[in-house]
Amino acid sequence: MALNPQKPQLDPQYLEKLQDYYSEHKVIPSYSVLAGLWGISAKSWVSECVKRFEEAGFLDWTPDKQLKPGARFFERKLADSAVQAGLPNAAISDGYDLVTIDDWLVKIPSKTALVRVKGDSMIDAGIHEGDLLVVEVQPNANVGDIVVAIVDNEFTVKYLQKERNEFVLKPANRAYPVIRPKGRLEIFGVMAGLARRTR
Amino acid sequence: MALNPQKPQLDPQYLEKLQDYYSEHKVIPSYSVLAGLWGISAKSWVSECVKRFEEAGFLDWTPDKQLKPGARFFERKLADSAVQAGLPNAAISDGYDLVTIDDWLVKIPSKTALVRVKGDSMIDAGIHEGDLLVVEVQPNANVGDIVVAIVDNEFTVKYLQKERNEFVLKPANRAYPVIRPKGRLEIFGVMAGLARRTR
DNA sequence: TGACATCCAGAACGTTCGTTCTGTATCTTC
DNA sequence: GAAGATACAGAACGAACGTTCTGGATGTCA
Repeated sequence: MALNPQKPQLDPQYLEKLQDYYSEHKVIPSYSVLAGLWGISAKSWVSECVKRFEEAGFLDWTPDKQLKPGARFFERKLADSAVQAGLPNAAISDGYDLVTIDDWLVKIPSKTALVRVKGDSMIDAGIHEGDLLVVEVQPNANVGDIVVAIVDNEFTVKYLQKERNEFVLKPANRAYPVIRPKGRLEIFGVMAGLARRTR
Repeated sequence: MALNPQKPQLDPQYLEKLQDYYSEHKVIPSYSVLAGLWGISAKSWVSECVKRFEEAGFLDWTPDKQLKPGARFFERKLADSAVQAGLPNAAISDGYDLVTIDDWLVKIPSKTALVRVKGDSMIDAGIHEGDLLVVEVQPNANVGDIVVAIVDNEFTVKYLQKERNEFVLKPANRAYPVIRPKGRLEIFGVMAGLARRTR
């Protein structure tokens, strides 16, 4: 007896193939292309599978009724340090959804710039040489923010502080001096995050 | 005289609006939706604009003739600290292409996991609490690597070192002790990068 | 052995897609 | 101030889209 009528399962390969297609083209294909991708020759069945992926949260629709990736589409193995697990597999399968690292770091793409960090003047803030700083471009900032400022025609990353009613740029490294800009301080943007590659 | 017939310029806001739409929905909309997005009421003109974006490398087509993001679509303003610039605008327009932060950090998606960092035991390596560690999952590592190991059913991030022919896990913070695992040391993966959000 | 659900093929159908063509208002350029 | 390019609007059209319906093959369970 099917007392608990479970959702019919669908081929996990279907999802993988879709994800591979998406990662290559950055777009969800049409039903007929999906049919070819999945080795199905009936759009009606594609439609059915899409509905199931939709219910499972892997696909979704735009307000314009176009098929788009759902909340779980970009799910990666996310593991918490505190996770209790005997086996790595058990651990990572517990991980829940997270979109793209890009999405996590970048809120407004059109107002976001990336600055490659030179030097170690912010080392005590955990900002290393070669890191990619995610910057929200805006002309002003609050005291205490880490800002990217333009000093002597160069970008510089520093803490924004106030000293005797004047803005100063403070490094996070005792080997460097505080910068006291003459005249107006030109701010390029505020640090919103960073990315580092170590391999 | 138009000796050098330049490409007619197109509204940079068009691209930004498309990028923002894409970052929300992860999909390129249809021409009629684009028309609404750009405040245009003629699909013919949308078609023309798309052609220009295509020539500029911001849009492209799948083999199935579906519109998709082009090579330069995910380009962000990348600014070098050493860039010479009077104006911010002049500076960032010099920036060249970079794909997604995701692509930059993640080489092999299927073997990559993300671990949220707990505690400050690796603070001297510039790894803060709350950072997202990009980990290449593999059962072994080299001495000197920053590894994610499984100790007492918990993930822990440490340097892998050798001490009297035995592997030890060394924190980057003097307040924490070196971990000398009894028996086999279980390695989850090796750090490949990190992402931090500060806003 | 029958009842029923699942998995898939095939065709029909109204809608929406992107292309193309014509037309118009504005703005240069000489 | 005439010529030409540019930036749109609007309509027409065939092709492609996704939905829906019918129907067959296979598997499961009592």
